[in-house]
Amino acid sequence: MDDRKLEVLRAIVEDYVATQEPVGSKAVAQRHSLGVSAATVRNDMAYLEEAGYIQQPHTSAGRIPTAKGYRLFVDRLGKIKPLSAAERRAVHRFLSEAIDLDDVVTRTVRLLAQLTHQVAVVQYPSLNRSSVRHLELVSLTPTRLMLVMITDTGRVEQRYVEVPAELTEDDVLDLRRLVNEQLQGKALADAPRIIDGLAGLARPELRATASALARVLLESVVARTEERVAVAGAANLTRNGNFFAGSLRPILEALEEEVVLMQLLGRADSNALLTVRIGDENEVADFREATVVTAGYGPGSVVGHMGVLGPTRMDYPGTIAAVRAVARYVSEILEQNR
Amino acid sequence: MDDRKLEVLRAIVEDYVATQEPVGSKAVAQRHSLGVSAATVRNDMAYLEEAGYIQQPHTSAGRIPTAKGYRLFVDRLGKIKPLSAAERRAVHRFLSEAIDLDDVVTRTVRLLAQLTHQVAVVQYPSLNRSSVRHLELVSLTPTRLMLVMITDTGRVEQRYVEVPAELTEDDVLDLRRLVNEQLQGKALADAPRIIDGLAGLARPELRATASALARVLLESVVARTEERVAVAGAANLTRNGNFFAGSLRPILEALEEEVVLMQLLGRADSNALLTVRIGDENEVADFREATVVTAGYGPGSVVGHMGVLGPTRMDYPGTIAAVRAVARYVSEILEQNR
DNA sequence: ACTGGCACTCCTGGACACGGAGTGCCAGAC
DNA sequence: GTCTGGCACTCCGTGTCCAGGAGTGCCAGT
Repeated sequence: MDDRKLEVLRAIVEDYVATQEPVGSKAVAQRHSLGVSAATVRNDMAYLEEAGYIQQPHTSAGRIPTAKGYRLFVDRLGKIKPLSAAERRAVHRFLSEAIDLDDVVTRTVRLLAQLTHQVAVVQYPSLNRSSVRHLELVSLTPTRLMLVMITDTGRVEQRYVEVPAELTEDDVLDLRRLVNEQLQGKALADAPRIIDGLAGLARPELRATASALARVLLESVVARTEERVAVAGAANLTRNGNFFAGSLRPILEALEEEVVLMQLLGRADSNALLTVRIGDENEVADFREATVVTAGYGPGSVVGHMGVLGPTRMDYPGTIAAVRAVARYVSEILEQNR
Repeated sequence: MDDRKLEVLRAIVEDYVATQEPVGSKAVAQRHSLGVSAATVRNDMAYLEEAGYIQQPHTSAGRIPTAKGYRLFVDRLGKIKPLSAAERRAVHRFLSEAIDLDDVVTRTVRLLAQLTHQVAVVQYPSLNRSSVRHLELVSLTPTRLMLVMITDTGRVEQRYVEVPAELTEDDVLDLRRLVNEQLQGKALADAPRIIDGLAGLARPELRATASALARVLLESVVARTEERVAVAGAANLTRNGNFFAGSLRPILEALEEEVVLMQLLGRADSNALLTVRIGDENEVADFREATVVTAGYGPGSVVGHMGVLGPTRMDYPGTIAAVRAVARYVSEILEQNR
């Protein structure tokens, strides 16, 4: 594959992304100083089409890149454009004003949507990769407790616990001390084992209560596999006629399904720094015509993912740079709050 | 205004809502057994148009209701259709499975969207109409606390507090006792006054710390005017060509603006049980072609609002019934958890 | 006060022609 | 061998025209 052919592909990708219209040989020869005529470009285009990098919507139209073409562009041709200093400062300032984890996530997702002009998705720090910072028991009535769990990422989970016997204030303090002694600092992934033995460690008369508490801890806090996700920028789906091929309907529906969004952000085990899934590289059927750029974030290790969703004809260098930068800043913030 | 004329208006509203096409005199005369001919209906229609209740998209088309027409329909003609027993059971079951307040809100907003096939909006219980159930202090480092506030509606707010001096465990317990003694059960609206005196009540060596704590309480928990809102069912905006007149763009954008959504749900002081704002009765410019049906909810008194947003040509009896029913069930649930 | 009839208006959809943009290919130049 | 200019061809998008259909307003008659 010729160097010039690659240049032609780059030209097609860039122009198509910019204008959103099929680009013809003449335009390529003129706007990008390749030093050859349109006829020569036509020959290269015929080759690129044969090889599957570009395609023609109809016989007498210009060419548009295929998913394979974008893939090549991303892998070998696109140079990531770092954010400007002003943008970086703005990102930093905006995120550091966050008052708690919820706020960090909310601000992040808005920021991503605004920077990339696309739909942004941010996963809350995954519970099963966090560890316990503190457990709190609040007595609401003598037989009703509220259990509050705070993780090292700042996430707060709360549950009600009905207990079988009336508790005194001291009982509550006892239980509180017990669960914190056992679980503080422990990874949630290791917690089930510890929780199993919890009831056995309590004073005999508190056994029944401790086991009710253990059940709630296990069932609804630790074993909870569902993940929370924040979305912003849905309005960007309608940008300059993006009008996502068919209708927006399926996309909008998918964006309200946590399960789908989690798939979108990629199987939880992917630890890659940054992933770009173009068109049908995507597992979710509704997004076969979209590109998803995702990055992991977290203090040290990855505790969640964030990403943006856009048309395959997106500004790859800019989008990739934005996602990467935001993921880094968020990681820094979590690091500081640890 | 004739009785029959009202019947003609009802027929036009019902048929237009069902078919989404202008309805002609012939259709009205046939489908609704009025016992008169099409020509007579035409005369009535001319009157209704003159009076501003209906209008013609173009000369030789059928009629469609105006906002004024819908208003009359809602006020005098529409009989609210209560939900079926099966629907009521489903609503009840789905909502009672909620595990905490966040879950209640999330489930509510989804339920509303699904029942009405429209965009649903639910405000989290407003902080300044709640009261303090419990305040918790967690010591993260000797100079750093986490403050957790739980309200009577189940809402949980958390903030970090940097304190000027190192604290012992006993210090933290002392402070915890102090703030709870002072604030537990108090309405947040009354809290600022109490918080002001807080530092004065602490042991002398804890004064500085207590006043740092008081500052956070006041500034970022109590005085916080921003409200949280949940949205669902945006995909319904694309239902059978709803395609909201112009483009979805402004609507989708508005749905991501908390401020706009709060306006949508109505000025906070409105205590009406159920409100229907049709077309330009709406204050928000982007929603001049929409109808918003809202209801207040809360245990006893109103602590928040919920509602749905749809095209002016919506199924009013069904929508009103759904919003009212869901608001009631949510109120019941909050009541139980109090 | 209601009805049937009639002329009129205006939208909708299909058919058709035409200009423009872009291609593929070929013969010739370097 | 590689590139270039030229030419015929294809196909889309637009505009125009026309016929059909739906619905109205009005009038005279019951």
